[in-house]
Amino acid sequence: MSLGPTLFKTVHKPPTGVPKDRKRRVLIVDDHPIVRQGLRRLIEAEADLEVCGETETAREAKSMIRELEPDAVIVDVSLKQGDGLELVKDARAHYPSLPLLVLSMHDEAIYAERMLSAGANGYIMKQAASDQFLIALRRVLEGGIYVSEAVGNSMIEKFASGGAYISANPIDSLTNRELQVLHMIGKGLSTRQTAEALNLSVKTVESHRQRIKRKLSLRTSAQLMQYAVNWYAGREPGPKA
Amino acid sequence: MSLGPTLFKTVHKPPTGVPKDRKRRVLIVDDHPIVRQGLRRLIEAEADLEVCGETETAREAKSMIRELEPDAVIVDVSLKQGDGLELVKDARAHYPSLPLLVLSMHDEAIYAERMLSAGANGYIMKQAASDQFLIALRRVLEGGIYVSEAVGNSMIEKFASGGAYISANPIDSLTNRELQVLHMIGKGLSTRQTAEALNLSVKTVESHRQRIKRKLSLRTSAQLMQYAVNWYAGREPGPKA
DNA sequence: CCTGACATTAGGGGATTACCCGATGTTCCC
DNA sequence: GGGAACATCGGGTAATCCCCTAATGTCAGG
Repeated sequence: MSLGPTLFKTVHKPPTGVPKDRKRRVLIVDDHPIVRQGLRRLIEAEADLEVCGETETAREAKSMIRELEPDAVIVDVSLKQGDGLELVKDARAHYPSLPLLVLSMHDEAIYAERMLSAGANGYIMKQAASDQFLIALRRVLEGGIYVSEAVGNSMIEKFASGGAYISANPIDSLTNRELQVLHMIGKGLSTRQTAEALNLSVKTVESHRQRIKRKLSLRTSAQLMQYAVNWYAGREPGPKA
Repeated sequence: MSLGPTLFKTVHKPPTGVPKDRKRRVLIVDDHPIVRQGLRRLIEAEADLEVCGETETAREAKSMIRELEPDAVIVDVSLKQGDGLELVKDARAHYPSLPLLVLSMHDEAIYAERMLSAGANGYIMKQAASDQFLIALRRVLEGGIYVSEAVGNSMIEKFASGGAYISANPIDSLTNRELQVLHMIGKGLSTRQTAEALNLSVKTVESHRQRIKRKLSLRTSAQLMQYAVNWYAGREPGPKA
């Protein structure tokens, strides 16, 4: 994953032909009703912003983007089926200049780079303060990119080291799909349930799990689950038994 | 502690000496600002409810309960430091009749029982619909108990079949051997490795695992491993990221 | 001492998964 | 356009899961 070029490629121009006095219309995609309410409250308290729609699923989001033509879309990383990454890629493919702000519930800085590479314009955590969220939203609406200071510094560091950088944690060597599977394992889903959640064959999920194990130097399936659960819980993957 | 008595013991009377036309005051404890905004919006849209305060930490929550004397407290299970479970226990110990509604971002019914045993009056997931959340909040305000239908059915099933004995900590219902096996699972050992470590037949270990799953209301092997790893990591003061 | 409840051990058998291959199509980069 | 990486799936065998049943051992209470 070459981060640098992608970073600059995703600097989009703001939407043209829009009266400046019109409210910017935002679409919310999140499977937590309470979070949607919170976003709606934050956005509608601003004079220049409004919510034009909200949905729980990536599938519905795609049609809503087409029909509502929002000025920006807020996407949760972990949707129920077919996660946010897929939605970001799809939306970016169809609407090259549509501002996309990604929401993450955990502080997984790992996702930030992948989301930006997939076409997102911003990445912010739900732990972030409310004003930071509005700053991020306005930044992407203006065609800019928003990341937290920590994530930004990490990227600059990598960029400076010329890509020849060796990651501290082996999770960075996982591909997007493998990371998704690891996430599912951490959530306690079986191989079959993971396949159903991602609309994949059981065989495919097995292949991903196999490759994850090799990349992380894990021998058994039990070790993989231990690693995934600890990682998902925000712990450092514990001592290998 | 049997479930039955606990169930009825935690049916509190509504606070006395409160005018019925006064708004019920709710304290929000959650480390996600956006979620707090969402809860605030939901609550303040109701004529009979209001938010009297909000905080991110369990520590601050304790002092705010003392000073603000809220009619109910909404607690997130996964707070940064000193998680929600501790807060629930502490609040219940100091205020036996204070309604406590626990919010969870995960759909793991496992934690519901633990939270209720610790003194919570309700348990609801962030994936739940907004109206369900208000139903839950009003239920606990009235002195009742709220759980989702799935969790409730699981408890009723246990209550009906399992001799009506459920410990406050479901792990207490495990026998010594079962506890040993759970320990091995948490360490990342496979069934075969567990059998070798304990000088048992694989079939025996399978039986123990099956029995553990039933006692802890776990459906799949993946859930068992998730539970075991989390439990094992909680034993030792593991390295928290 | 005996009966009943529980713990521990283990097996049978079908369903499922793990784990080793390989094959195909896509995408991205030089 | 060639190559490497990624993603997707299948085949086949060994292992495991998951539902039963059931034989011992232990221990409390009548």
